[in-house]
Amino acid sequence: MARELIGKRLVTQTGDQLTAGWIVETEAYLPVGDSACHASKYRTPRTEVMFGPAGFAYVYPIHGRYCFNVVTEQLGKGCAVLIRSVEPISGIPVMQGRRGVDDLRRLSTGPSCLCQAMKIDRTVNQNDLTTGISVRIEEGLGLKNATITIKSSVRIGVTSAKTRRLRYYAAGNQFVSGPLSLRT
DNA sequence: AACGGGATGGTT
DNA sequence: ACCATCCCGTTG
Repeated sequence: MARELIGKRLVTQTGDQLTAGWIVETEAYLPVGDSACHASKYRTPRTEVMFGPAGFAYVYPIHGRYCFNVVTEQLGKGCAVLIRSVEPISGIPVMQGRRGVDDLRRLSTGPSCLCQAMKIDRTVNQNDLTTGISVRIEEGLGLKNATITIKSSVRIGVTSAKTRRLRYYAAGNQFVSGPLSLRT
């Protein structure tokens, strides 16, 4: 699913402010054999949504910021995909205002930057992303567009299970985070 | 109640 | 390479 989500469109809508972006970078967090996955360690009120049905949002705070995940897999598994970066499509002035920067590359590259740009916070947690109005994921380029080459790497900033190659990205896309070696 | 660590990001 | 910053789960 982390691979499938590349090229899909993430949309948020609050009042008259609409923002959208192509998903270009994701990371998988697996329920079994992955100590970096929150659900592999604990089943607590915070992680409960990860054990619910797929297609719902798991938003959690870290370092005073937010990360946005899509719950995947079967009910009760505890699996999610972190959305790390999107390529801005629309609502760019809104994103620039929220981020306080103009540079497109710094708008929604990195998991917490995209949350700030698209106003994803704790209120988005547990939202249904397949039918949602305020936050939703729509069909996009998908894998039908042959011009997208998806590559994988180890996950960024992860200290446990660090050798697993569970990060996926659209190779060469300028809105992917990390050093050049992890973008090409 | 206190403590420690983390799926960050901006700056040096 | 450094560190501001803050929530959550654990420990006592």
